[in-house]
Amino acid sequence: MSIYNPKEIEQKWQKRWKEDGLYEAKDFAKDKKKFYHLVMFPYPSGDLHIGHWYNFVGADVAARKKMRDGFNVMSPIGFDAFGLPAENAAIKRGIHPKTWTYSNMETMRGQLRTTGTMFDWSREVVTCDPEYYKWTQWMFLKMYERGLAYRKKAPANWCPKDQTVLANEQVVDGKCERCGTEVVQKEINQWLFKITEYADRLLSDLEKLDWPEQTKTMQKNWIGRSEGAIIKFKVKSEKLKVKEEFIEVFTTRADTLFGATYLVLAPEHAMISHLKSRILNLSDVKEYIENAKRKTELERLSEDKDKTGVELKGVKVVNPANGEEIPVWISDYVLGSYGTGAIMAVPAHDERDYDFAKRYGLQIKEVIIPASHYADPRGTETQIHAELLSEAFIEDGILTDSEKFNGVTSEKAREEIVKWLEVKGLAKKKVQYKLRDWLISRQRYWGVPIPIIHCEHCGIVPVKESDLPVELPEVENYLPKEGQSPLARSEEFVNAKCPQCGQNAKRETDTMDTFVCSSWYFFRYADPKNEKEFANKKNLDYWMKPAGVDLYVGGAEHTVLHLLYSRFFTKVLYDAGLSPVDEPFGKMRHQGIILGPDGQKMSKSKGNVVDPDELVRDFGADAVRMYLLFMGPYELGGPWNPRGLVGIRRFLDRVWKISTNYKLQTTNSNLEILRNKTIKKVTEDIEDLKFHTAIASMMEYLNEMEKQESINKIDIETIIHLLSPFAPHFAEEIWQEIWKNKQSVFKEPWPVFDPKKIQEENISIAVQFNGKTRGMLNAARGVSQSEIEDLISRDEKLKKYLIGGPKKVIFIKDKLVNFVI
RNA sequence: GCCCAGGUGGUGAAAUUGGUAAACACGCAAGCUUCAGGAGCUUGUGGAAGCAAUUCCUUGGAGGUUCAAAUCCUCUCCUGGGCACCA
Repeated sequence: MSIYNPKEIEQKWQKRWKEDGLYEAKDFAKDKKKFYHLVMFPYPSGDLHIGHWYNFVGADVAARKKMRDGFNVMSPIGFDAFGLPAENAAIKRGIHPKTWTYSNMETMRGQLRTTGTMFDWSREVVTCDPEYYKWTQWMFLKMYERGLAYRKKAPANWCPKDQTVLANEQVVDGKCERCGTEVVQKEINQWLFKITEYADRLLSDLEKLDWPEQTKTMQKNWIGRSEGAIIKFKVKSEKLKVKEEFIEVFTTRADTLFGATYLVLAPEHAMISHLKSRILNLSDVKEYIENAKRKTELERLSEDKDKTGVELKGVKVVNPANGEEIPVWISDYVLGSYGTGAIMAVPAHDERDYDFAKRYGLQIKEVIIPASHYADPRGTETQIHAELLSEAFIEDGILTDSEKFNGVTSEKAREEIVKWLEVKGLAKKKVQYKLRDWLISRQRYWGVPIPIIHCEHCGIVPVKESDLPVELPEVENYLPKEGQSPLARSEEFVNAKCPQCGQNAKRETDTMDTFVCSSWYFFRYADPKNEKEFANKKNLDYWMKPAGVDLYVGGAEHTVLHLLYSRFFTKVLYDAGLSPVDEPFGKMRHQGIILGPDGQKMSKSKGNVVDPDELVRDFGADAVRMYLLFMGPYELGGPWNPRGLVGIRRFLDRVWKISTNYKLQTTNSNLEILRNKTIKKVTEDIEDLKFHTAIASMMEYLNEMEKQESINKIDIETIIHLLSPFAPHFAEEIWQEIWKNKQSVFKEPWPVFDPKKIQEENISIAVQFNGKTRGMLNAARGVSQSEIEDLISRDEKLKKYLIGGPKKVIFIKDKLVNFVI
């Protein structure tokens, strides 16, 4: 009898699988259906952590099951290799970002092997390889060609001392991470992708996706479609001859227009400098704007209670509904990036406006009454008075104090008021999205250079496709230079010839957001070595049809950005006739987050990081795989409990023991029903990614098996088959080495269950009195109510409850009987 | 402040989706085995009372619907995650 030695057999099988190319997916396999199975490719941060294991191992179980179901499974892997940490390492420790990245990848490749995952390494994709980023640049050119890439001034975090642009991550408490200087917002010229052009489709196509509902909801909220209206407020002018000026606001509550008692502009609103000469308290206003510039957007929004603002004294606007002159304020609770950057404030019917009005003593005028309080059909009498309002009434109701619209419902008034003003040219309907265009410019070194040349004569000129890739130059200093990317330090890189006129010109020095690289990588896996195209159409048709990736598994932290950007890219490529599908990931699931043993997020500084390598050494990769999945629901994650792992190892030891040392029983197994039940349970649970209950049911099966006097071969074989996706090395060793089978267990068909054989003939029925269970009765399946009642009347323990006779009897076949006394 | 998850034994959790609450595992206790063990095996293990049969209580809290609620509804309190005060 041999002893289960995971270290030895795991290394052996990892090597054999690699040599045999067992997991290399074939393009266009004729005898099998394809299954494109994808995990989010990792960032090469240095070490593979337990969270990667959790993600990859869960997904791997599902993939292996598909393989055993006879699919041509492609389960590729690669690295999302551009990004800030490489640059930080370079700056701090003087290592070239490339050296740092490639050495991390090498480490992680080795660690990935030890997970026993069936990744097809022959398709590996690395986003910082010029062979890959050539096509990222090509994607940029496609965007540019289609009018979806454009340049404009956009704010960036700016450290005045270091003269550099900072990522949000590098801003700590509003200060520069490196030098502690207060960070300000600075407008610089940057590149954006027009994702807003796809807002409607990104929203409506969510419907056809098999994704978790919460994720869809989050994307919906992120896109944030709202129907409303643009309303124009005329700026009151002393001088009659001045051309008419208007401030436009966006509102979804045109019904409250008569209650608009002031206007608020975002501090960055263009109108402010335009009105400069008329503002009496200009120095106060300027000071406020300067202060606002110091705050990041997040900070502006996280200040809950103390909304601040300044009135633009000397400026008034006219409420187009009732002709009243109302004041204009600026406040940073209004964002320049949403809508028109200006709002009409209706303090009686909006919480934020209410708070602001209370703070600054502004007029609160109630114009909507709850329908239940509305008494006078003509609305001349207000039932609640604004002064008495203790909070804003934000729901729909009936209009009051709104002249000819009194008595009209909010819903109707929204339409009618806009129509009424539209005739005068003062309003129009508008669909507004929260979604903003995607800012892809980064003033950094370690990213894909944007393939653009700035020519004095021709303007912005794209690099010719035949000149791709524009390779990253060698530089010595990776710090951004005066607001420009470190690429600006390389004369050789910057100076180029204009592709149009051939004269001296300068290259764009910004690099692209790394999300651009990861927005199309799943296409590349279909044809990773193609030098002529990002992927061949035939390959794309084969792997991506009919609904994109068949299963995508990754963290919930990507519910918005990565997933939305990938969907956007796919739609653009689809429109250009370059993708066979307009959605990349037909089915997607998230795994949960593994927390440290203390219930906190794992981090090196907290010292609660779990090292998978150590666990593998002590218990074997198969046990680590199984334990991770046994801990709880896959989508939940949770704190790591270092003690539980021995339970799984014990289980594997026991399976090993009976598999290598069993006495064959020739008669039929007593466990036929349980065997069929277990196959059903494990099969269905893997499909649903409910790994923990699948493992529990295998444990129950083994427990029963061990209670038998002798064990039947079919039961042991079944458990090895069921175990194979979870503990692949273990199952392969028993299947091929111990039992001397000729081919891999992963080429064997998956066990099937007989639906007729999953029902026990004898069942137990719960006997309840007034809903309380007082006992159980054993009976044959399908037993009738009268038979049960008869049994109870003869049962010593139960019959006493029946004294007085039941008023009512509820009988659920094969489950319970409940007597209401 | 808003949005999304989630609260079940000492711990991770399960519950056929409204029908026996606590499967499976960890831990703990006792016993066996071992030179010894942080190894293995057996048994027990939600709480309270009782020698026991048994009884009562129990799914964050308070109400409600129902013959029957961990599951559905209302309110409320915590915990985790996300966020862009979106007009």
